[in-house]
Amino acid sequence: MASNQVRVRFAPSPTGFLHVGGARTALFNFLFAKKLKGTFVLRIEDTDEMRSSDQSTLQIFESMKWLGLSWDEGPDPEDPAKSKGPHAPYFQMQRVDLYRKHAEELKAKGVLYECYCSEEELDADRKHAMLEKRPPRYSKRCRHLTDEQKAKAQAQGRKAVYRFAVPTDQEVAFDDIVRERVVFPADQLEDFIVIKSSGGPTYNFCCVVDDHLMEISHVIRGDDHISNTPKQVLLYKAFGWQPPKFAHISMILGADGSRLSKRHGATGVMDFREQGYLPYAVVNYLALLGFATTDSQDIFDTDKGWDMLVEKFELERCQKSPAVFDYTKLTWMNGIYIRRLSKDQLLDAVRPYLTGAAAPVSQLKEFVALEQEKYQLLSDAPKLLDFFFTETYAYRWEELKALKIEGLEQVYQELEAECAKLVDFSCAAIEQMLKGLAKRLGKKNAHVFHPLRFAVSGRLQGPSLFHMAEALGKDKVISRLKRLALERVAAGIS
RNA sequence: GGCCCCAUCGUCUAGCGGUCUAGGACGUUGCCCUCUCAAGGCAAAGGUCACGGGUUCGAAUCCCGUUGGGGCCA
Repeated sequence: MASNQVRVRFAPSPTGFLHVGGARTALFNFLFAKKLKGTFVLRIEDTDEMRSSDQSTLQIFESMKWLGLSWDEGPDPEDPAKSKGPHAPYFQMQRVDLYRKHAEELKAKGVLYECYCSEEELDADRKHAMLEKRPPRYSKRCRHLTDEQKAKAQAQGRKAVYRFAVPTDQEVAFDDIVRERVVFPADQLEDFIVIKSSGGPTYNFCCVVDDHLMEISHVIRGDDHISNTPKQVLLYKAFGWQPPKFAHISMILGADGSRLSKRHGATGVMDFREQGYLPYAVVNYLALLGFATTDSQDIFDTDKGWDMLVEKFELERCQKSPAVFDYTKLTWMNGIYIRRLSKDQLLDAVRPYLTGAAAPVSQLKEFVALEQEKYQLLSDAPKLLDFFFTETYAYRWEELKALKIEGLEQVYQELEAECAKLVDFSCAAIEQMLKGLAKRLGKKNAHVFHPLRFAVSGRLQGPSLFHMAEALGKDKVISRLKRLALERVAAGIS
């Protein structure tokens, strides 16, 4: 295959739900791949057997699907046991033989050595180092064990870990697309473990083997991995492999400046769906955390799908500093995209939140559309539209009282009579009728409009009155006026 | 504790040595539109570009230090 082919991967651990930080990392990988006509690989890093779960894996699939982040290679979401792509399997637990084989290869090269130190010994070393205010790094005690010493340790029933012998005479450096050159003095790196005493490989090792075998060209990940990178670079060198290009993107913080966590609000991708966000609004917002165009464009329209976002996205323009997640701005953006929906799209989007609403689809569509410019969240629909679906909505009397309209009694009688007379109960005709009535009664339009609005919805804020009345239909408007007349007397308002 | 990274309005950011009396967006406030609430339009407030030194004729922009924040290792 062509070596200049762009191949990126998103490699989550299935130890919990996909959160916004992970989602953004996935998004940036996806955008980069799309832009350069590359391949987006999904790999599941499930080597932490204690904390990994199938449920989390499925959650990750669902979250990515919801956001629209489809992968070209990786597990088959329909049947995770199967994989699509030439580098299967894409679950690390199914690749352990590969890691073992490569570890042996490195050991044969003399880069790895067996370490028999016990937990107690290491703990003691660590405490000692702390007391002397030295960084707690491994002493390299086992670096030059004789066969005899090894045999002795084994006879005591000790299990070896494989450590990487870090060359101390050179610094480790790598070029990062976001951060440019990053340098670590080698003496800062300890002889890290490659194979644990259980025989299991460690994170850094799996990562390097997989990224190489899967021919990953660019590793785009959160900058919490930045200090893993020199270790990985060392491994690439030891294997004689060409390292990929790295891009470490900044983290996402909560409003208080600390790492974003549940106490800051929703953080799981699926939480956003539940709360009434549109997936593309989340995508657009996430893209802007740590990335901006030269003109600070904020809305990347969807006239041609994600094309505009894909075209404008540039890894080189990503921010080095962390970004605070701002729910208010996300919510504003959600409103923008809700307003851009067609009536049909809006109905589909809002429906899951309108579980109790009984109305014919065509009518439902009209009701939902009447408040289109008002939803910030799709989940706002029920409280905005409740009066459409019930004849027993509550009246907010204090709102009506506050208007201090003279002669309400008469206004209501006239309203009922006029509505009953109106043959063509259309928006335009209703408007004409109401304006005529106001004129005839010598009242401000508002003093006729508001009472009707109040009668049909129980409150004074809502959709355009004429449209609302038309959508409700003549019968309901009249019956609601009748109900109001009865209750108004009981409430003592005239 | 060691190392690494970062630092422009409350927040997301533009800026990559002179065009910056620092631009846009969210949020806030006011006005307009208007049957209400929104939406939309317009306008305003909000930044001594973290601080202190340099370099330079000239620095938000380059260098050093300090402070603050974040990350990783344990």
